[in-house]
Amino acid sequence: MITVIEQMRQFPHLSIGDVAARVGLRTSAIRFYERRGLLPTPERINGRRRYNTDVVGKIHLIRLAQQAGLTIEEIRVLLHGFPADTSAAIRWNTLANRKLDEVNALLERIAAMKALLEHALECQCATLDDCASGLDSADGELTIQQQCAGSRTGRPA
Amino acid sequence: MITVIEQMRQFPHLSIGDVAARVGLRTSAIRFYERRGLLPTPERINGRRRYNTDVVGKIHLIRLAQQAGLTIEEIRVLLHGFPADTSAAIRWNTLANRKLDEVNALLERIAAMKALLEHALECQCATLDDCASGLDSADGELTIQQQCAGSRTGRPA
DNA sequence: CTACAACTTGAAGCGCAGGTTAAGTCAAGG
DNA sequence: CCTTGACTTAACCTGCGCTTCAAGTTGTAG
Repeated sequence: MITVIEQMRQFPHLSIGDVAARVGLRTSAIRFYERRGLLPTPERINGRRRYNTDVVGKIHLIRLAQQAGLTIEEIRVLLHGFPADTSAAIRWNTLANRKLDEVNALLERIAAMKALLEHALECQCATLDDCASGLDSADGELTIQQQCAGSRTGRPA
Repeated sequence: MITVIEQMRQFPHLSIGDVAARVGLRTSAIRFYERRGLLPTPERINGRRRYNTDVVGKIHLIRLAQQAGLTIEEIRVLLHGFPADTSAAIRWNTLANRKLDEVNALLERIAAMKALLEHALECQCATLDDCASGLDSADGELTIQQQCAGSRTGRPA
């Protein structure tokens, strides 16, 4: 029995539909990954792709990388953009460090949005025109001035 | 003199190009805001838009709202989607609370990405296949298992 | 044999947001 | 006269990750 199971594991018996079902993707997505160089072109039988089970792990790895924010192109680099003997550790380090910079920048932007929104909750202006007046200029980057915050309830005059 | 200055402030003497220059946008953006209902259709002289200076504050308000993450449509609601006598405070509260939920969700997603990336930095796998194996299933949401983390340097067999 | 599902290809399309551009016209000012 | 700058509408752009389409081929169950 063990040999049979081993055979199953190695023999490319999975259709693209089978693989899609196992990983919860559409077949079109799998072909797309292949076109973009994320997945190797599998063996074909009568023109049809036949996969062995290890492709399932590969696809899960792709999805994991996606969840980490890597783009398709970045994942391609991760998988095939290094000399073949490059360790996984080095590959991850390279890509993850790059991406962490982006993610941190994103976090800052979102935090800034959040700060603006929380500030907006403090607004006591009677009308939006009150908010708008005094919002002039600010050289490219707009800042919320003291107006709109807390104590004001209308415009001065 | 004072009356003259006041006249200048109220009289619609700014062309769309002037306004664009003052707020640092292209004229197309201003027309676009008008089409989308963010800005009122201004008075026309010889078919041309003439603005008075208060439009500058309005546009800055729009840009501020954008920086806070509101979409054009949401800004339209903020500006004109309430009964006319609704206070600015109430308008902001409504929109900002909605948006804060989204922003917090976004923050969580980004934090999750960051966690994945930081975990990836710990990877000691020799090959990506080592990372991939054992990554199977996980019911829709992929989690990083203990493998890839710290102690492993290759696959068991 | 006959359905019918599943597979093949490349190119094109979608969805979203926020503008921008093209192309043709017109009025004012130097 | 000629250059600016403005006018309009509709179409286009950018980015990313798939999805869909058309038109056929292959495998399989009944």
